[in-house]
Amino acid sequence: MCCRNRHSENFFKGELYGIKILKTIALFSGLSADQLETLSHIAVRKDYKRGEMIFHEGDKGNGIYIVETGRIKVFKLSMDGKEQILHIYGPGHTFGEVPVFQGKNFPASSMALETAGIIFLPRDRFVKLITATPALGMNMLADLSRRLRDFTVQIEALSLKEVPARLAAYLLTLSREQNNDARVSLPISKAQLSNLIGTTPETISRMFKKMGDAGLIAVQTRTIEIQDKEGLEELSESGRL
Amino acid sequence: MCCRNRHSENFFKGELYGIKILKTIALFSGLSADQLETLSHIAVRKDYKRGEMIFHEGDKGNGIYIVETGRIKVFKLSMDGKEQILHIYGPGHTFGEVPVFQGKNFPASSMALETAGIIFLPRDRFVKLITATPALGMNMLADLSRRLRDFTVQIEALSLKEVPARLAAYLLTLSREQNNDARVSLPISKAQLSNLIGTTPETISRMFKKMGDAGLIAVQTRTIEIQDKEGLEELSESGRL
DNA sequence: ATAAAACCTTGATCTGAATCAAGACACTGC
DNA sequence: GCAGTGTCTTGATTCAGATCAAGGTTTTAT
Repeated sequence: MCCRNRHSENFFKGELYGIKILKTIALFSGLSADQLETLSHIAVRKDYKRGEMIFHEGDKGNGIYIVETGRIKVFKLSMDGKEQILHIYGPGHTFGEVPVFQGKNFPASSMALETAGIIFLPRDRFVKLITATPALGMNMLADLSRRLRDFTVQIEALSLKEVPARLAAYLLTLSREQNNDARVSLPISKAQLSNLIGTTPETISRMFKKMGDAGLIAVQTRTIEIQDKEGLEELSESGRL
Repeated sequence: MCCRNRHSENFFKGELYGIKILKTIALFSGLSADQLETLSHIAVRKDYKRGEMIFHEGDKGNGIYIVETGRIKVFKLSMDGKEQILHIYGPGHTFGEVPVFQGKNFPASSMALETAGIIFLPRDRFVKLITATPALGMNMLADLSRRLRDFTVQIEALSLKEVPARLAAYLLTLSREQNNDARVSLPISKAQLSNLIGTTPETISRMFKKMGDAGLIAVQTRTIEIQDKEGLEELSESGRL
């Protein structure tokens, strides 16, 4: 019913716009203009509202997702409702690939953390394109490898480090990402943060306080001033508070 | 100096032997005889003794490893010597791929758990082969995807489940792997087991006892009789003991 | 601007599992 | 068959962090 309309929208605007976006995504670096155009033809875009589910653990996965705008989380829920966040992704990141290459279904769920624009590439056509484009395949291998590396770090943190060390490590990661040694701004609520590093809001609150008392940081609502980077690094490696 | 000799060995024996092994490995399923022969030419084999390191976290990774015989572990060590086992792999499994596709170095270390024969495929030539062989690339993507899935399960277990649930889940996994609903044999020492599920030998010991008292299992040194599979499943999902 | 809802902090208490300590068991090679 | 070494069990104690409870603050939507 709406097809005529959507098509004409795509014709001039959607398509070219798509290429411009796709070009900025690491996964597609090194692809020719032709290949990008092919991609832009198979891409579908959708908006999600804050809190809206993108997919559920156990759903059949039928394509890969790319964050264009906004931020999303990928997470697991336990039987009794506790949450562990696996990733938080912003513009340019891809997610949901596991079932594309492995069959089966999503091992985790995904939700928009704020209003988000998501690009979707349907499985069959994407797989065909990868088979025909070695560079894209290699990019994808690199991408999955990076994720495996990230997971080993996360597992190490959860099982070998205590909460203060994990929190310190997270602040240092933010500082690196934001290119700012002096202060970082928390991209997520403290409740989300607690799920990301595997603890509770109460504990986060207490740790921030302790780290403040120890002269490592100063917390102003959503901004954290780093007063002793060395100290934070030491804490993140093995330290107690 | 030894080249003449090795070459003549390979000519009739080494090569064919290599192909026969490579053929049984999931990663290489669907490859033509030609492609397998190419692989067999770039493969190098090495034996490791129990306890011998295969690579260290931080080393430059310059190829992929395949277990031919024996069993190996991939693990992380914390600053203060605590260990978290990430994987235990037997014949046919590949490991050490992350740096091959991502550059950088090994995110974890690897050690032989018993006498083990390991096949090594040097990076450059393996990457070239993948680029030229879409089926191999797709197999590799599937392999990495499976590992990502395994990691999400491991992270969920570590952060959302308690020790009894993790232990129950591990026993059920073993039962599935060994195709035996009635009894499983532990493939590793209880000390290694404790590192695999992220706890200590003392705690493992106590939990086995509790699970015995609850009528779920009966432990005989290295063999565990499963007396109440339903109960184990319930415990693995969310249960307390 | 204001009400409602989310989010955050703080204190008191509880608990799962680590740690410390010491014995028992069970595989090695001699 | 026995000493010796590594592996496992058991008990006592400690501790990090979860949970419960309640008040305070910021954000969001109307």
